[in-house]
Amino acid sequence: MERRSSAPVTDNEGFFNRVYDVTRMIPRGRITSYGAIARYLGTAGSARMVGWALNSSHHSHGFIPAHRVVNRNGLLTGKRHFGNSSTMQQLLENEGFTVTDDKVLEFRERFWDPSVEL
DNA sequence: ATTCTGACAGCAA
DNA sequence: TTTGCTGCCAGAA
Repeated sequence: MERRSSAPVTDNEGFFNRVYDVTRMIPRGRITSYGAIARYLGTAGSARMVGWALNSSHHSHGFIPAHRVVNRNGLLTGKRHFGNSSTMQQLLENEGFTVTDDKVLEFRERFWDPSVEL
């Protein structure tokens, strides 16, 4: 069942699916962090779970912009989980980001906080 | 049921 | 400032 992108994510579904839902809501050209998603889901401190969930995101159908999720410093900590080591950076650059030394320079300006935007 | 692990975050040195 | 250790919680083995 598809969820409306404008509606907040409920906790009816499993944790992983909630992570996927939020991730799918990240607008193109914006970026967020694992911790921000964790806080929005009400499980602050479980940022590691967000990463774990995204690790299985490839298994999910549909497009999940996991490349728009980086750590709190704007570091591409999950680049290794994209087929090629440069895939994540490529995807971000395609959306207008500047990545230097695995770090997104526009992290602060284009930061998208679900607990604020949603 | 128990133990290990992780695409993090916070804080102490 | 950078480095390292600890807490976190939900899956996987």
